[in-house]
Amino acid sequence: MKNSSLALPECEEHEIHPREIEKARASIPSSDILYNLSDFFKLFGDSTRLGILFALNASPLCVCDIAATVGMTKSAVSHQLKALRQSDLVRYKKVGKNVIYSLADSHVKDIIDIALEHINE
Amino acid sequence: MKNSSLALPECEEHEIHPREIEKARASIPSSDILYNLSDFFKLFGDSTRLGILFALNASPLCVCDIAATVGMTKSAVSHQLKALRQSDLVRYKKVGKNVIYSLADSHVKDIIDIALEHINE
DNA sequence: TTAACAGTTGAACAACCGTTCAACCAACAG
DNA sequence: CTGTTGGTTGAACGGTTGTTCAACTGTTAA
Repeated sequence: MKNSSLALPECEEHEIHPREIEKARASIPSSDILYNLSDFFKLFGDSTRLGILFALNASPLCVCDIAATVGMTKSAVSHQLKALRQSDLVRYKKVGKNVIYSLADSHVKDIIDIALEHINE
Repeated sequence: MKNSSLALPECEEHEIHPREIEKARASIPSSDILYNLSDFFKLFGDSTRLGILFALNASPLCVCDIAATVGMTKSAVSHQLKALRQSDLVRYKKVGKNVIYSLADSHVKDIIDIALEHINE
Protein backbone atom coordinates (compact mmCIF):
# COMPACT_ATOMS: atom_id res chain seq x y z
CA MET A 1 0.00 0.00 0.00
CA LYS A 2 2.82 2.34 -0.77
CA ASN A 3 1.73 5.70 -2.10
CA SER A 4 3.91 7.38 -4.69
CA SER A 5 2.28 10.71 -5.65
CA LEU A 6 0.07 9.80 -8.57
CA ALA A 7 -2.33 12.05 -10.38
CA LEU A 8 -5.05 9.67 -9.24
CA PRO A 9 -6.96 10.65 -6.14
CA GLU A 10 -6.39 8.79 -2.94
CA CYS A 11 -7.26 10.73 0.18
CA GLU A 12 -6.73 8.21 2.94
CA GLU A 13 -6.44 9.67 6.38
CA HIS A 14 -2.95 10.91 7.27
CA GLU A 15 -1.92 10.12 3.76
CA ILE A 16 -3.37 12.98 1.72
CA HIS A 17 -1.41 13.80 -1.44
CA PRO A 18 1.34 15.73 0.27
CA ARG A 19 3.02 17.05 -2.86
CA GLU A 20 -0.17 18.34 -4.40
CA ILE A 21 -0.97 20.15 -1.19
CA GLU A 22 2.47 21.63 -0.91
CA LYS A 23 2.28 22.88 -4.49
CA ALA A 24 -1.18 24.31 -3.95
CA ARG A 25 -0.14 26.00 -0.71
CA ALA A 26 2.80 27.62 -2.42
CA SER A 27 0.49 29.28 -4.93
CA ILE A 28 -1.72 30.90 -2.30
CA PRO A 29 -0.61 34.44 -1.37
CA SER A 30 0.06 35.41 2.22
CA SER A 31 -3.03 35.86 4.36
CA ASP A 32 -2.32 39.60 4.46
CA ILE A 33 -2.66 39.83 0.69
CA LEU A 34 -5.64 37.48 0.78
CA TYR A 35 -7.44 39.75 3.23
CA ASN A 36 -6.62 42.89 1.26
CA LEU A 37 -7.91 41.23 -1.90
CA SER A 38 -11.15 40.06 -0.32
CA ASP A 39 -11.74 43.46 1.28
CA PHE A 40 -11.27 45.00 -2.13
CA PHE A 41 -13.75 42.66 -3.80
CA LYS A 42 -16.29 43.09 -1.01
CA LEU A 43 -16.74 46.66 -2.19
CA PHE A 44 -17.99 45.36 -5.54
CA GLY A 45 -20.24 42.84 -3.88
CA ASP A 46 -23.12 45.22 -3.24
CA SER A 47 -25.49 46.42 -5.94
CA THR A 48 -25.83 49.88 -4.40
CA ARG A 49 -22.09 50.47 -4.43
CA LEU A 50 -21.88 49.11 -7.98
CA GLY A 51 -24.57 51.56 -8.99
CA ILE A 52 -22.61 54.41 -7.49
CA LEU A 53 -19.47 53.30 -9.31
CA PHE A 54 -21.30 53.10 -12.64
CA ALA A 55 -22.78 56.55 -12.09
CA LEU A 56 -19.40 58.05 -11.23
CA ASN A 57 -17.88 56.33 -14.23
CA ALA A 58 -20.16 58.47 -16.39
CA SER A 59 -19.26 61.75 -14.68
CA PRO A 60 -18.33 63.22 -11.31
CA LEU A 61 -21.33 63.91 -9.09
CA CYS A 62 -22.17 65.49 -5.76
CA VAL A 63 -23.56 63.30 -2.99
CA CYS A 64 -27.01 64.71 -3.44
CA ASP A 65 -27.12 63.77 -7.12
CA ILE A 66 -25.69 60.33 -6.48
CA ALA A 67 -28.46 59.74 -3.97
CA ALA A 68 -31.09 60.86 -6.47
CA THR A 69 -29.52 58.73 -9.19
CA VAL A 70 -29.46 55.46 -7.27
CA GLY A 71 -32.65 56.24 -5.36
CA MET A 72 -31.32 56.23 -1.82
CA THR A 73 -30.94 58.65 1.06
CA LYS A 74 -27.90 60.89 1.30
CA SER A 75 -26.98 59.14 4.52
CA ALA A 76 -26.89 55.67 3.01
CA VAL A 77 -24.89 56.94 0.06
CA SER A 78 -22.46 58.76 2.31
CA HIS A 79 -21.80 55.60 4.28
CA GLN A 80 -21.00 53.71 1.09
CA LEU A 81 -18.85 56.54 -0.24
CA LYS A 82 -16.84 56.37 2.95
CA ALA A 83 -16.05 52.72 2.27
CA LEU A 84 -15.15 53.48 -1.34
CA ARG A 85 -12.95 56.38 -0.20
CA GLN A 86 -11.04 54.26 2.30
CA SER A 87 -10.06 51.83 -0.43
CA ASP A 88 -9.09 54.59 -2.85
CA LEU A 89 -11.78 53.70 -5.34
CA VAL A 90 -13.16 57.24 -5.40
CA ARG A 91 -11.74 60.71 -4.88
CA TYR A 92 -13.57 63.85 -3.72
CA LYS A 93 -13.21 67.60 -3.51
CA LYS A 94 -15.25 70.21 -1.74
CA VAL A 95 -16.87 72.86 -3.93
CA GLY A 96 -18.88 75.32 -1.89
CA LYS A 97 -21.52 73.46 0.03
CA ASN A 98 -21.08 70.36 -2.13
CA VAL A 99 -18.68 67.45 -2.22
CA ILE A 100 -17.94 66.17 -5.70
CA TYR A 101 -17.02 62.52 -6.01
CA SER A 102 -15.27 60.88 -8.95
CA LEU A 103 -13.65 57.55 -9.78
CA ALA A 104 -10.06 57.26 -8.61
CA ASP A 105 -8.58 55.25 -11.45
CA SER A 106 -9.38 52.96 -14.35
CA HIS A 107 -9.03 49.63 -12.54
CA VAL A 108 -12.64 49.93 -11.50
CA LYS A 109 -13.91 49.99 -15.07
CA ASP A 110 -11.54 47.21 -16.12
CA ILE A 111 -12.67 44.85 -13.42
CA ILE A 112 -16.34 45.48 -14.03
CA ASP A 113 -15.88 44.89 -17.76
CA ILE A 114 -14.32 41.47 -17.20
CA ALA A 115 -17.08 40.55 -14.79
CA LEU A 116 -19.67 41.50 -17.38
CA GLU A 117 -17.88 39.28 -19.89
CA HIS A 118 -18.09 36.35 -17.52
CA ILE A 119 -21.76 36.89 -16.77
CA ASN A 120 -22.62 37.10 -20.47
CA GLU A 121 -20.93 33.71 -20.90
CA MET B 1 -32.97 81.93 -9.84
CA LYS B 2 -33.07 80.16 -13.17
CA ASN B 3 -30.94 77.05 -13.28
CA SER B 4 -29.28 76.19 -16.55
CA SER B 5 -27.28 72.98 -16.06
CA LEU B 6 -23.85 74.25 -15.08
CA ALA B 7 -20.90 72.17 -14.04
CA LEU B 8 -21.12 73.98 -10.71
CA PRO B 9 -22.95 72.20 -7.92
CA GLU B 10 -26.25 73.46 -6.71
CA CYS B 11 -28.42 70.91 -5.00
CA GLU B 12 -31.40 72.91 -3.87
CA GLU B 13 -34.43 70.93 -2.91
CA HIS B 14 -36.60 69.92 -5.85
CA GLU B 15 -34.01 71.42 -8.09
CA ILE B 16 -31.23 68.84 -8.16
CA HIS B 17 -29.23 68.85 -11.42
CA PRO B 18 -31.75 66.96 -13.50
CA ARG B 19 -29.58 66.49 -16.56
CA GLU B 20 -26.62 65.16 -14.62
CA ILE B 21 -28.86 62.69 -12.89
CA GLU B 22 -30.49 61.59 -16.09
CA LYS B 23 -27.11 61.03 -17.68
CA ALA B 24 -25.84 59.14 -14.65
CA ARG B 25 -28.97 56.99 -14.50
CA ALA B 26 -28.60 56.07 -18.15
CA SER B 27 -25.14 54.67 -17.47
CA ILE B 28 -26.29 52.35 -14.67
CA PRO B 29 -27.22 48.86 -15.90
CA SER B 30 -30.59 47.32 -15.12
CA SER B 31 -31.01 46.12 -11.57
CA ASP B 32 -30.99 42.55 -12.85
CA ILE B 33 -27.50 42.98 -14.21
CA LEU B 34 -26.49 44.91 -11.11
CA TYR B 35 -27.58 42.03 -8.87
CA ASN B 36 -25.85 39.44 -11.04
CA LEU B 37 -22.68 41.49 -10.96
CA SER B 38 -22.70 41.96 -7.21
CA ASP B 39 -23.45 38.29 -6.62
CA PHE B 40 -20.51 37.46 -8.82
CA PHE B 41 -18.15 39.77 -6.91
CA LYS B 42 -19.40 38.55 -3.55
CA LEU B 43 -17.74 35.22 -4.34
CA PHE B 44 -14.36 36.98 -4.44
CA GLY B 45 -15.09 38.87 -1.25
CA ASP B 46 -14.08 36.09 1.11
CA SER B 47 -10.48 35.14 1.84
CA THR B 48 -11.30 31.45 2.16
CA ARG B 49 -12.90 31.32 -1.28
CA LEU B 50 -10.02 33.32 -2.73
CA GLY B 51 -7.59 30.81 -1.25
CA ILE B 52 -9.51 27.97 -2.87
CA LEU B 53 -9.45 29.76 -6.23
CA PHE B 54 -5.70 30.38 -6.00
CA ALA B 55 -5.11 26.75 -5.10
CA LEU B 56 -7.23 25.50 -8.00
CA ASN B 57 -5.46 27.91 -10.31
CA ALA B 58 -2.27 25.97 -9.61
CA SER B 59 -3.81 22.57 -10.29
CA PRO B 60 -7.06 20.61 -9.96
CA LEU B 61 -7.59 19.17 -6.48
CA CYS B 62 -9.98 16.91 -4.62
CA VAL B 63 -12.05 18.38 -1.79
CA CYS B 64 -9.94 16.67 0.80
CA ASP B 65 -6.74 18.25 -0.49
CA ILE B 66 -8.35 21.66 -0.83
CA ALA B 67 -9.38 21.41 2.80
CA ALA B 68 -5.86 20.49 3.86
CA THR B 69 -4.41 23.27 1.71
CA VAL B 70 -6.48 26.09 3.10
CA GLY B 71 -6.66 24.60 6.58
CA MET B 72 -10.39 24.11 6.91
CA THR B 73 -12.84 21.26 7.34
CA LYS B 74 -14.15 19.37 4.34
CA SER B 75 -17.62 20.56 5.21
CA ALA B 76 -16.74 24.24 5.17
CA VAL B 77 -14.88 23.81 1.90
CA SER B 78 -17.76 21.89 0.35
CA HIS B 79 -20.16 24.68 1.22
CA GLN B 80 -17.92 27.23 -0.49
CA LEU B 81 -17.39 24.98 -3.49
CA LYS B 82 -21.13 24.78 -3.89
CA ALA B 83 -21.31 28.56 -4.18
CA LEU B 84 -18.43 28.61 -6.67
CA ARG B 85 -20.09 25.84 -8.67
CA GLN B 86 -23.41 27.65 -8.89
CA SER B 87 -21.72 30.65 -10.47
CA ASP B 88 -19.70 28.53 -12.88
CA LEU B 89 -16.39 29.54 -11.39
CA VAL B 90 -15.31 25.94 -10.87
CA ARG B 91 -16.01 22.61 -12.55
CA TYR B 92 -15.84 19.13 -11.07
CA LYS B 93 -15.75 15.48 -12.01
CA LYS B 94 -16.11 12.36 -9.93
CA VAL B 95 -13.13 10.01 -9.91
CA GLY B 96 -13.73 6.99 -7.73
CA LYS B 97 -14.44 8.16 -4.22
CA ASN B 98 -13.12 11.62 -4.94
CA VAL B 99 -14.45 14.75 -6.58
CA ILE B 100 -11.86 16.72 -8.47
CA TYR B 101 -12.42 20.47 -8.73
CA SER B 102 -10.79 22.81 -11.21
CA LEU B 103 -11.18 26.41 -12.37
CA ALA B 104 -13.88 26.88 -14.97
CA ASP B 105 -12.27 29.55 -17.16
CA SER B 106 -9.62 32.22 -17.24
CA HIS B 107 -11.78 35.15 -16.16
CA VAL B 108 -11.02 34.26 -12.58
CA LYS B 109 -7.30 34.70 -12.99
CA ASP B 110 -7.76 37.89 -15.03
CA ILE B 111 -9.91 39.56 -12.42
CA ILE B 112 -7.63 38.64 -9.56
CA ASP B 113 -4.62 39.96 -11.45
CA ILE B 114 -6.20 43.37 -11.95
CA ALA B 115 -7.19 43.52 -8.31
CA LEU B 116 -3.61 42.77 -7.32
CA GLU B 117 -2.47 45.60 -9.55
CA HIS B 118 -4.80 48.01 -7.80
CA ILE B 119 -3.72 46.90 -4.33
CA ASN B 120 -0.04 47.29 -5.22
CA GLU B 121 -0.83 50.89 -6.22
C1' DT C 1 -22.49 -8.07 4.32
C1' DT C 2 -19.75 -4.38 7.30
C1' DA C 3 -16.40 -0.77 7.98
C1' DA C 4 -14.02 3.22 6.56
C1' DC C 5 -13.42 7.23 3.91
C1' DA C 6 -14.77 11.22 0.44
C1' DG C 7 -18.07 14.36 0.06
C1' DT C 8 -22.66 16.74 0.55
C1' DT C 9 -26.35 18.82 3.04
C1' DG C 10 -29.42 21.31 6.41
C1' DA C 11 -29.95 23.49 10.77
C1' DA C 12 -28.17 26.51 14.15
C1' DC C 13 -25.34 30.04 15.88
C1' DA C 14 -22.33 33.99 15.75
C1' DA C 15 -20.32 37.54 13.29
C1' DC C 16 -20.77 40.75 9.76
C1' DC C 17 -23.02 44.21 6.84
C1' DG C 18 -26.36 47.76 4.90
C1' DT C 19 -30.01 50.81 5.85
C1' DT C 20 -32.48 53.92 8.87
C1' DC C 21 -32.75 57.45 12.16
C1' DA C 22 -31.25 61.26 14.76
C1' DA C 23 -27.84 64.33 15.83
C1' DC C 24 -24.25 66.88 14.21
C1' DC C 25 -20.90 70.08 11.37
C1' DA C 26 -19.94 73.32 7.46
C1' DA C 27 -21.23 76.72 4.03
C1' DC C 28 -24.33 80.00 2.25
C1' DA C 29 -28.53 83.34 2.18
C1' DG C 30 -31.19 86.63 4.36
C1' DC D 1 -27.16 86.61 14.16
C1' DT D 2 -30.90 82.73 12.29
C1' DG D 3 -32.52 79.41 9.09
C1' DT D 4 -31.66 76.24 5.38
C1' DT D 5 -29.26 72.96 2.66
C1' DG D 6 -25.29 69.51 1.68
C1' DG D 7 -22.95 66.16 3.89
C1' DT D 8 -21.03 63.20 7.67
C1' DT D 9 -21.30 60.25 11.64
C1' DG D 10 -22.62 56.79 15.33
C1' DA D 11 -25.98 53.75 17.25
C1' DA D 12 -29.35 50.41 16.49
C1' DC D 13 -32.02 47.15 14.04
C1' DG D 14 -32.77 43.40 10.66
C1' DG D 15 -31.05 40.59 7.10
C1' DT D 16 -27.17 38.18 5.23
C1' DT D 17 -23.24 35.11 5.50
C1' DG D 18 -19.56 31.73 7.00
C1' DT D 19 -18.44 28.08 10.06
C1' DT D 20 -19.61 24.20 12.94
C1' DC D 21 -21.98 20.08 13.91
C1' DA D 22 -24.45 16.02 12.97
C1' DA D 23 -26.64 13.20 9.84
C1' DC D 24 -26.57 11.46 5.43
C1' DT D 25 -25.11 9.33 0.50
C1' DG D 26 -21.93 6.87 -2.35
C1' DT D 27 -17.77 4.34 -3.25
C1' DT D 28 -14.11 1.13 -2.05
C1' DA D 29 -12.03 -2.58 0.52
C1' DA D 30 -12.18 -6.59 3.49
